[in-house]
Amino acid sequence: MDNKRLARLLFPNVDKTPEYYEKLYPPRNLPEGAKVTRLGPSPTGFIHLGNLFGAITDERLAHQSGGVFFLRIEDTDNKREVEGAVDVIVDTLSYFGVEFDEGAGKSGETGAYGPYWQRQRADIYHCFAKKLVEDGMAYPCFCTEEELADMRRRQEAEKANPGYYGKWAVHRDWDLEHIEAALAEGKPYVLRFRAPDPEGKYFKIRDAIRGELSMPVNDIDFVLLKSDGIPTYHFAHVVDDHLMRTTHVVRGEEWLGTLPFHIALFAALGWKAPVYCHTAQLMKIDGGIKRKLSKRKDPELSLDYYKNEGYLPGAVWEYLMTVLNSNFEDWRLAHPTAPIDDFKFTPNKMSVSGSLFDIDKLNDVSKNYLATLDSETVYKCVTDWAKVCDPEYYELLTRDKDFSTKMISIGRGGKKPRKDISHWKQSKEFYSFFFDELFKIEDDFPENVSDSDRKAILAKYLETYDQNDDQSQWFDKVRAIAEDLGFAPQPKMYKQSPELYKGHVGDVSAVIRVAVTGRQNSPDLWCVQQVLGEKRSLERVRKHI
RNA sequence: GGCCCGAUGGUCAAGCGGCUAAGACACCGCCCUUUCACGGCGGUAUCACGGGUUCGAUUCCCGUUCGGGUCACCA
Repeated sequence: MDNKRLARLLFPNVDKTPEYYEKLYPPRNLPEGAKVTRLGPSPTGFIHLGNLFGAITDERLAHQSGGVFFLRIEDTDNKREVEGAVDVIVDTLSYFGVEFDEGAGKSGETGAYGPYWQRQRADIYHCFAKKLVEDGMAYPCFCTEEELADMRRRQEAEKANPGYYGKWAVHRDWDLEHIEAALAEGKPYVLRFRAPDPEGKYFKIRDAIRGELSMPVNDIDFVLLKSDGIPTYHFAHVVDDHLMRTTHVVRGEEWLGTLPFHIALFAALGWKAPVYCHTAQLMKIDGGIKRKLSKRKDPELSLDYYKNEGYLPGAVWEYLMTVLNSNFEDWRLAHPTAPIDDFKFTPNKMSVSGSLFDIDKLNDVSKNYLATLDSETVYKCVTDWAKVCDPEYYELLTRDKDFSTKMISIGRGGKKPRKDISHWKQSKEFYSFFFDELFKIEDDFPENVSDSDRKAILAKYLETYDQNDDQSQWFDKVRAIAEDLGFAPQPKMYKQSPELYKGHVGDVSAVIRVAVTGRQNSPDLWCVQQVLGEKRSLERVRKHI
């Protein structure tokens, strides 16, 4: 068979050579060990936690090594495309602190290895497709969808492996006359890879995350170009990542199964394959069953969820790092305030099995993170959030900035900061009692304090209260009330001889606390009342007498 | 069903032939305390199962089971 002639027949418009492109996209001039990574989302307009998970891996690998991280839009499936999707991808990732050095962007693209939209790279793919045909490594296949479906049915009946391979590859050895005739008739066709006869059954490959893998050598004549001339993911991946000089390919483990395709293609084109990093999937427990996070069922998969709930990007990043690199947590413990850039991220510390997404852990990480922020920053962040996500809360917070800042500063700073808040939505619940519009009694008064004692406590409190008391004067009075009414002035005393008392000063404070804040849990009472003001504090107390 | 990957407490996990099997979250208890927190200390709880190999297996090999992924002109 005259492969050269077939190649000319199939690709009459290709006027460039592989050498031309090799020269156009020369190896990158980067320091030794610099990694080049990329994110290749399809423009569906949906970007999720899994994408961010991979993006952070790419970003760390590249930027930690002085390399390049670029964005390539994999728009080879036109059915999936959503308008404005690139903006969403760039904006969302940027919100979470992931920035690209090169590639597709909101206003065009930057970088010397473009175009970065795969649809615009048709000429390039065709050039290499032509080369594969010339080398006898690819051929046109005229099977219709029905024929393929029929083949699948027969394979099923024979219990043969599904796929277009071996004796099932009916167009594999068509001669030129047949092909020319079909072409002349205008029959649509796809270009298939001609899988070489496998020499061994298996090959070994090293994955940066998983170590050595053993895979069956590819024998499938998979599709390179679809009938519209657009490449499949497989072909585009190989051509692009070679020409864009990607050194490390980070992708989900769902690609493991087609890795033999890619390895075979790299070999057929005479190129060196990149280092692969197949990441584990983020899972979720649902009714006792561990499963992949799903777009439809799990709102927490969407990155908008974290934005809307008011999780800080930095906190989400910290959490993801704990899941991503098993030694991150220990490192963080040892370096509580070090910038995250100082942490050495390594693929071999990444988990191989799918981890459950753990919202408790996120909240914990987030609480610690928020506790390190100063009041001004918190005020700015929470109002920024509320402005778009909770206008009512925004109104309340900005009505009196001084008041809000004081409220926020309670228990903040110092050696032992409070850790009450994990995300802004929850901060509204936490701070609600500071605002009369939201204030309500949420917790019961302590049950070991009788109604009459409660009234007595509050009445005495009212009598002796002085807004000008400092914290210790204030508490001495509370203690005096406790003692008067038969409560131990110190918890320790009560513990030593509980039979002597009705309770201890903590119970007395709890009564006041519930009256003033509506809960048994609140920041320091004295501080709260300083912020709230005498009038409002005492009004709340008065209501319960 | 074929193929691939995986399996350590409720969750995330360290571990790479020899330990009373780290640590974190959650949970429980205690301590500290001027209340609420923060913090400190401690506790419950794990090597999926069966065979090998070995003086010795959580660690290596083989099965089983279970979980996940994938088998498109989608990525």
